[in-house]
Amino acid sequence: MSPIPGLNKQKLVEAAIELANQGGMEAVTMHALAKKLEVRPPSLYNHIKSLEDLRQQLASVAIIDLYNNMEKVAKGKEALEAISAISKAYIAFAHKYPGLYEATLIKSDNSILVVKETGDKMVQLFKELLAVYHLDEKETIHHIRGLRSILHGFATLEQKTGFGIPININESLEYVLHTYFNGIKKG
Amino acid sequence: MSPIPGLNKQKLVEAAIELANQGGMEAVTMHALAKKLEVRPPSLYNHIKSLEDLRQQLASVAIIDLYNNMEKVAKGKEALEAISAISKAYIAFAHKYPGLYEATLIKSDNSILVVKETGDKMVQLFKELLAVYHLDEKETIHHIRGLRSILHGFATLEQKTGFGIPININESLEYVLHTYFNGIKKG
DNA sequence: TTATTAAACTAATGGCATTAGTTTTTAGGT
DNA sequence: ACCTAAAAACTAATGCCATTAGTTTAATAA
Repeated sequence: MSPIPGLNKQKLVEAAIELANQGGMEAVTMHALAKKLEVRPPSLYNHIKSLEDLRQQLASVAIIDLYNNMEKVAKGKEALEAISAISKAYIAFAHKYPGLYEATLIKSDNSILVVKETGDKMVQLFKELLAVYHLDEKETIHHIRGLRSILHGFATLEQKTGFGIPININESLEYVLHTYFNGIKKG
Repeated sequence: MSPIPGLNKQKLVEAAIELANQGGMEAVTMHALAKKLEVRPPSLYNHIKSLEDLRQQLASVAIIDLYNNMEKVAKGKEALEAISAISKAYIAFAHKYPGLYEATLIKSDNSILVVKETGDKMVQLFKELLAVYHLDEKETIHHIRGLRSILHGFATLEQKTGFGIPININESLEYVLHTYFNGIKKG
């Protein structure tokens, strides 16, 4: 009835984030989103190109958000402590915002500029923190891959299976990171 | 035209695996599968309950397949060597059969008995290999979580981003595992 | 030879994304 | 105050997909 501008891209993305966190990315449909925003599905197209476009927006918001959390908790801390804090923040993010975390895993990954750039910034953040170990470039890359794998692995396996065993996940993460850095030091 | 029994569940699953490995799980649709098998979509329902049912079949086949690979390459090897072999097999599987690997990540995970059981067997396999370190139960669980996370993380991040950096992934995996076990030994 | 049944089929339904074309309101210029 | 243009909502329609209902056909077993 009313073409009064009530929506905008931001409101849309915010509503989509709620849907994602509640029901996973598969719950993010044009129909569900329209219902939540009390408009008809075609109205959404005044603000986004397509569902795929929306997913890319979500991915961008999500990865930037995640990166900002990581950077924030790392600030001012010494390397090992910073990486520990980053790791906890990473897992906490995936736990608190499962839909957003899922959004970061979008398939058309490195074709989305912001996603790629933010991924690079994550690598850079780790690189700076690992600098205290005076490793050569190649070794540093290996370790960054290792750390990112541990974080993503923990985040995924927690969401999927809860690891099936009732032992606190942060305790495991702490232990695993301790083990890993012990391995670096005594390389 | 012909109600001659031409299909069965196995043929269906095999065709679905091909679709998945070629175009990802999103390419596994009833229509695409019917086309590949040269039947009409409703005919498929004589062999599977639904698309969700098919996805669960794929997940089961995939995780069993993956586990069998892991067990096979571990057989007869000493612990560290076995875990190295398992890791390579894991990454190779995810690389060679990306659709199958994606299938293992099904959401209704621990509600599918076979998937849960096979997951438990993986844990058990690692447990036996880690026995040589004489760790207590809790520590062992931590390390198993760590190793699984590394493997899943490597598999995922390779598929998604290729890590963005042109350094051989198996070399990184080898290095990361070496670092991790170095950390265990000198715990 | 006939009856049963498995497994194919056609036809139809309903959900979803998307497009085309229409209407309504707001905002800015006269 | 009025008119025009554009933004943003709407309705209607299309096409794809999963799924169900009901029908047909051919192989098997009595």
